[in-house]
Parts: sequence; C-alpha cells; structure tokens
Amino acid sequence: MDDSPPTGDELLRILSALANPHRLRILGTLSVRRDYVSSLARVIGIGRPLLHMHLQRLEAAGLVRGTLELSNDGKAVKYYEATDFALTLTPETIRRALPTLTDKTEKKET
Amino acid sequence: MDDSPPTGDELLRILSALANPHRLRILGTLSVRRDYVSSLARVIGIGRPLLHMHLQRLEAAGLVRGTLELSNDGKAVKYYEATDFALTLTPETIRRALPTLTDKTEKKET
DNA sequence: CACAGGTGTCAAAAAAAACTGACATATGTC
DNA sequence: GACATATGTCAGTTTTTTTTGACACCTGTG
Repeated sequence: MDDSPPTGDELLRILSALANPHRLRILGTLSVRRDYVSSLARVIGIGRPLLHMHLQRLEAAGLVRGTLELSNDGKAVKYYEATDFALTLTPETIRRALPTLTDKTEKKET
Repeated sequence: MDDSPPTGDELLRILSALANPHRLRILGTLSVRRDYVSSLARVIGIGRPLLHMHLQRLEAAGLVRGTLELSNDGKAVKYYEATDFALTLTPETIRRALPTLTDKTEKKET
C-alpha cells in the first residue's frame, strides 16, 4: 500500500505529472471510480486528444493504470483507474532523493 | 509541524513549485542549512537571475522563506531557509482538494 | 451503407516556463 | 577611485507544455 522512496528522477516525474489542474481532476475523479477515456473526457469537460495526453503522463508516472477491455457488445474500451500511491513530501524526503536526480545538462560520452 | 490540508489552488501551486529539478535541488540543499542567494547559486551551479526566479516560486508556494539580513561588515545579505512542510499525497488527498481548485477557464462577470 | 460511439495519432498553433545577458544599486577593502 | 561582493530587475530568446482540429481504425445497430 505504501511506496518505497522513489528515485530523484521518479520523484520529479511524479511531481511534474501532478502539477497540472486537469491532471489533478483526472486523478481525483478516478479515485472515486474507474472510467473509460471518452466518458472521462465528457465528465471533466476536455477534448479526448487532450485527455489522452494527460493520461499518458499520469500513467508514465505510475499514478494511473489503463486496461483495454472488450465491452459486452464487443467494442474496445480503455478503462483507467488510479493506483493507490502514497507519497510524503518534506524537505528531508526531497533531500534524500537528490543523489538520484539526473542532471540533464550532462554531456554524453563519445 | 504538520500542515492543514491545502486548498486545491494551494496544492497546485506547491506541486508546480516542486516540479522542477533546480527547485528540488534548492529545497534539498536548503534543508541541510540556510544559505544566501549568491552562495547558493555557486553551490547549485546556476546563474543568480535564474536562482532568484526559482526562489520566488518556492517562496510563493510557502516552501522556502527569505530574510534580508545585514552581515557583520554591513553588507545586505538575503538568507533563505526551507520551511518544514509535510505534505502527504494520495488519490484521496487529491480528490478532497478538488472542490477548492479554481477553474481558470471561468468567465468573469459583468 | 451510413451512423454512432469507442480507440488512437499527428502536426501545427498557442501559451507558459525557463533561461540569459545587461543593467542598476549598495557597502567594505585595497 | 577601482575592485570585489552582495542585492535586485528587465527585456528578449529559447524551450517546453498545452491545446486543437483533422485524420484513421474498429464494431454493432438502424
């Protein structure tokens, strides 16, 4: 139920995924009940291409999980649900994650 | 020591403030010991104008606190320190914050 | 077959965030 | 006075993120 402390890069990915009003709404909504893309788009009030992108970001951060299912009438429907993550943030937490935070400015080797 | 649950807008401001590698490093570094702007810029390895901007964002989110002090030799030095916040994030936490999350797309009245 | 409703992708535009260099101010020391 | 160190700001560029509209695909129903 609880998560092991994420690496710096993971932490950054998670925080970046959370730092957006749409994505907070998506996550909060999915925490109540799972839903599929088109429906969720209507509920939240944004377009499907946009929602799709946001879901990608959330899934990449491990905050949401999507499963493609076949409904009774044979149509492909992709359901998303919130993973039950638990992340505690304090200055200490962050300090401990720093060693594993990659510097993107670094130059690659020959 | 613990924070009362932030409003949706506050939560978003905090998350946005954290969602950046430089700012994570700043926060982590300040969690060890307070430091002043120019010094901190050298430690972290970024320019002062840039650091200044990041500190603004962190302070606006309440994650960092700055105090202008006069050093022994009379120079004005601005010290920053990390506030001891504690934020727990779960799908539930987020869901509870949603009602107080402002929709920026809203139209203003006449 | 046309339609409704589901899936996804792509490129281009718009908006927001990050970054940089130049500038201005102040104080103590050589 | 020139220099070193501290503070901050501002405009303009670059980069990243967000958003939109147009596609294409599949399946069951009228």
